[in-house]
Amino acid sequence: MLSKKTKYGLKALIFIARQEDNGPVLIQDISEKENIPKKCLEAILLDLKKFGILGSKKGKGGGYYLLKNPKDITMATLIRVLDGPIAMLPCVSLNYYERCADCPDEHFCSLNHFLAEVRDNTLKLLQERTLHDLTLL
Amino acid sequence: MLSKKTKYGLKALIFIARQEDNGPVLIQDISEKENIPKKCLEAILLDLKKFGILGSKKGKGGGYYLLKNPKDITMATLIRVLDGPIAMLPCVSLNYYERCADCPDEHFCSLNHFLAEVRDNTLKLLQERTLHDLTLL
DNA sequence: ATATACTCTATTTATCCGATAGAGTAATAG
DNA sequence: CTATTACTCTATCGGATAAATAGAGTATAT
Repeated sequence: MLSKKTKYGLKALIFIARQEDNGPVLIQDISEKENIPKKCLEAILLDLKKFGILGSKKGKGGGYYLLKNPKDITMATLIRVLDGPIAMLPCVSLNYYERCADCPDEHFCSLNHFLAEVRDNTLKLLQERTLHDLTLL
Repeated sequence: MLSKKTKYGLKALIFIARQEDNGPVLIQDISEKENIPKKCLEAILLDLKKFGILGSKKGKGGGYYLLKNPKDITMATLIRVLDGPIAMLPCVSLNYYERCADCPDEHFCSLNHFLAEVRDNTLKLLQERTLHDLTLL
């Protein structure tokens, strides 16, 4: 399951993507329209800025805005940044790999093979869909 | 990500399914061969018994055994029993549905629609694969 | 200058996870 | 019938993580 922060983050990004034309978007606005605790949102947007998804402008007329075209931001990227691994176990994660302490050799672990299959299956879909697609749904 | 208990549970089930012919399987055996803390395993197998996946026999010659044919146990069922929802958010879960407090109407939530698509995609694969398939991999 | 709006650190509270302890109960062999 | 084997159950504990909040600080436009 995704954390609430991930959910909030995704909803915020969709909101920002939809407003793009009107310049930077205020935390305040997102918080009110999407019912997300403001302080929580601050932390999330700050993270997204660190990862190069969002930029921000201070002072009057400031706010957050996307650094890339929504069509170039895949859902796989966003979920990884906000939530972490897409794989179901660390031993099948491409970006956050970690071996199992209890497994003598994962090449002979049928669970590992199966979960790698699940990961590929999920990843395929998440890489096809972009933030832009989500603004349309 | 799946919890360790889920991982342990799945490994134990695969182990039991492979031993099926030799009668009930000892907790002790599974614990040693799969490097799973014994006490932890007890709790997990007990859960699996409550959910009707496993049966048990006490005393000498006892142990745990499958109540159904491994070909009739889908991975979707096992992951639900051990780990809970397969969906990425409660508002798109078929078996553990819960609405989002912050969402006025999920019919108009693009995140909801997208995650339902992801769920269907994952579920398709998890329902095709059975415990029997895992014993072969 | 000053109001606006993002930035940062710290803290609180709650919940879950992984593991363990230890006493109890049931079944079988001989 | 009794000793042994093996599952059952309740309770608990430390540690980690999640969610939300507080409050002071800093940069910028006009």
